[in-house]
Amino acid sequence: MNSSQDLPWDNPRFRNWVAVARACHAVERAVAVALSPLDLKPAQLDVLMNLYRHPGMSQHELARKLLVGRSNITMLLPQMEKRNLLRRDSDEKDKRVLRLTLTDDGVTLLMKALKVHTALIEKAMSQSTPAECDMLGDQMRRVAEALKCDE
Amino acid sequence: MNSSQDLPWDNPRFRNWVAVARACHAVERAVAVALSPLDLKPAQLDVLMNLYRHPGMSQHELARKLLVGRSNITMLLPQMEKRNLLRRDSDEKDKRVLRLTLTDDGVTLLMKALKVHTALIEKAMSQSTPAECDMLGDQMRRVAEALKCDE
DNA sequence: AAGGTTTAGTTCAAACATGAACATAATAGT
DNA sequence: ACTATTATGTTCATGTTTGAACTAAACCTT
Repeated sequence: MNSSQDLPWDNPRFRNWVAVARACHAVERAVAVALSPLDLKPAQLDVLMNLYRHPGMSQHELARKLLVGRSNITMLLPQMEKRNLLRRDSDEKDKRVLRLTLTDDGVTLLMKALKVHTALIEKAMSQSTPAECDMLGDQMRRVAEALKCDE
Repeated sequence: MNSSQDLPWDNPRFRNWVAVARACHAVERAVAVALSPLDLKPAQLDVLMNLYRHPGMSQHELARKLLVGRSNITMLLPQMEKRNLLRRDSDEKDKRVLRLTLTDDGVTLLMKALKVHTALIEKAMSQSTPAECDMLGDQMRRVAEALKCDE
């Protein structure tokens, strides 16, 4: 029943998902551009945001939060540590883990970056009413859930 | 008026956009996994899809459609040409441009890949009613539009 | 307590995307 | 016709992300 007739472009679900992917891409690009004056990459902003909310995280926990590999974190953090944005302190009880905390410089930069980032998201999402916006969020959370851990 | 109180996580628009980004990421990962048995990367599927719909495209046109740099296309196509998925024919009238067309093998692989890809999108989007799905698409098209070309 | 197993973090090579510099072909201006 | 400009595609150096192999620390298990 899946003949060559029902190609994806005729499928409403497919077409609408393409719109989601495009919008996502557009926002990511815009964020990268908006952040570049601060000499900050989107991935680095994600690190700052997560450490602000969860001080004392380990690198492994951070990697899982950001959905990236552990080695990615290893490559990312030393630059940020050299810029004095965060500290990596060895845990006393478990000498394998490094506890991560933002420095004051890190918090300051985060706040600047958040202003820029939030302004962009506001611009993007102000295209929808608050109710639409909430529905959107609910739908997307269902999507992520549907794809989470099932084969 | 933008004190340190109104942090993004308390902002509904921000929180809902995060859900969009997460869902997008989850789908991209799932697509990559689902495509790997066909030895096809998502970027390569995008190429096949675009060439199927627009045979005879130039590399430059393709790059613009895919929102990537021209050099990216240059690196991508030779492998696919060697796999006999597409042909690059020099344009008679303008010897600079290469006209791209899918081979039969390319179309065959595309159809297989589309089945897999579409099934995934169906699974993701079946979380919403058709009406919700259309609203979602409309919202996202507005977002992309809002970020398109304004400073 | 000695062995194997799991976990945290690092290192390294490979894949990939990007942008600048380049070569060649087409076009416009005069 | 001749030069300057623009456009297409390639090359190359750079930065990013990834996964596999590795080290060291902690945890079982008997």
